[in-house]
Amino acid sequence: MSLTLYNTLTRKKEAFAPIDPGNVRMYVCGPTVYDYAHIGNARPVIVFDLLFRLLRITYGAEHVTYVRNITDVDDKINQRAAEEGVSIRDLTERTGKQFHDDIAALGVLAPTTEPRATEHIDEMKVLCEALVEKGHAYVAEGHVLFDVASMPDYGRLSNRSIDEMEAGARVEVAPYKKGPMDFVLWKPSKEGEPGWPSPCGVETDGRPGWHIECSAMAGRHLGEVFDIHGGGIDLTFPHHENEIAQSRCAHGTDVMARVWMHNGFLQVEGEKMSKSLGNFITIHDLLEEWPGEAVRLAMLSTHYRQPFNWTEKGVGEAKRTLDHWQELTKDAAPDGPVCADVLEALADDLNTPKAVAALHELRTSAAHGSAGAAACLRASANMMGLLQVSHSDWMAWRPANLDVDEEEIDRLITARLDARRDKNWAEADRIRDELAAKGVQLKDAKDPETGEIVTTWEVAR
RNA sequence: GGCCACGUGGCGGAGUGGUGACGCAGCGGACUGCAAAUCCGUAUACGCCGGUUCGAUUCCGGCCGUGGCCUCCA
Repeated sequence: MSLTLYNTLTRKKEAFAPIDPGNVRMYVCGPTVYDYAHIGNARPVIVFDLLFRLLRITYGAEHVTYVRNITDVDDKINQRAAEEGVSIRDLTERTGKQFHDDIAALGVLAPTTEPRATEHIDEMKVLCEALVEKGHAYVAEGHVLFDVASMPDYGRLSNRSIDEMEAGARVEVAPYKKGPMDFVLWKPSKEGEPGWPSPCGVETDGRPGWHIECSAMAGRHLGEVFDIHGGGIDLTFPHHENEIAQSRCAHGTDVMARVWMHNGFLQVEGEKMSKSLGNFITIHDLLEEWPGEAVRLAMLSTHYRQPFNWTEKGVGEAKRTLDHWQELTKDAAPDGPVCADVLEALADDLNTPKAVAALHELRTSAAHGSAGAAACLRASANMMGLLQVSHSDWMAWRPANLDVDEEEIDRLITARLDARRDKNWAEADRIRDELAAKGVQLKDAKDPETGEIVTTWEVAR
């Protein structure tokens, strides 16, 4: 199967050919751990998890190395730790664990390696030294700064020239910078901030700039040049541009990663998500209201490069779709084949809406009684990180804030079934209405063997 | 102000130079004591104005609109 991926570097879809098919290497920028991750963070995690899965079945699970870092040294972390009166270590440990719990519920596989920035300070310092030595960086007032003018094709990824960036600059330039676009590789630590002995002859302790972290971790775990680098589109500039500058100039290579992939931005109900608008949604909060797989399917129903509009309606649709697929595949053989149409769609630059459409086709066949289609649906959905929850666990899932007494519901259902047997329709309907008023929707089904009516319920949305 | 992306039916969302995916909602039917669920069937679209073409939703130009980046927000 040939894989096609859109490359931000060339602005085209390209046939993907790994440098070494025996070890396909991908790096994705992970979270800065200072608070619960929000649904905007969830998008790249889900998108690149899907690509990871696709690469694993294309090249073999043992032949793919996926590195997703944890940034655990950052101004926001320092600030939050001070606010809460906890140590930085405690804060990053706690929020890192929260992140893992949240994305596990979204059906995300663990990456091959998950490096932490604070464990790669030495590599960052080595990069700083190399860049100064090669004339791409300089020391000024305790900072190590990258000299953008030393790199002629700086700006290639984000498609902007140094001249126009300088002309459009709206920020006051620090006086010690040689050029306005020069960025920090290493900076002095203030009182109370974490610090390490500095590189490049700087006497005082310091800490790394943001961009150098990813260059160091990618280089350490994937080598000087690797296959795929991913992240959100908003990271294209300056973060990824600066990563490229650091890594290429330090290593003397033409490219850092061959393919650069960026997922589109996320909005909430048509608006930018922000704390000030009051529409800031964390993954943690979402998982109180919806199963993680419903969140995942909702996200995958839009192509990853398109802007994604998060809506309550959308996740509700995804939930009901999965309800249906679960029901149809509950007895499916566990080792079904993955549908060729699904793989073909995903191989075309992760066309998930088309892949999901193929799953719907399988659903129709399965609903007509095809056991093969049901098994194929289950396996294909599994490949995409869906239907991994067992049918019984799926049925047992409840919103965290559910305010109903399940024993009471069961008692009323039994009473209604008795009334039905007596053809007391008025009483049966009264009970049904009573439950509906509480947001409980009943569903009647006939047991195919005994002919008895079996009633189940769900929370109406 | 500079750079970039996008604008498809009631909603979500693929795709294509020429027989209009897919899902939800709607409508009609089956099933049901009546419903719900399920199954069957079904109407509706390609922002505006030009150009290229035998033919454009699909290519080109302009306009309008939305969104993103240009201060370490994915």
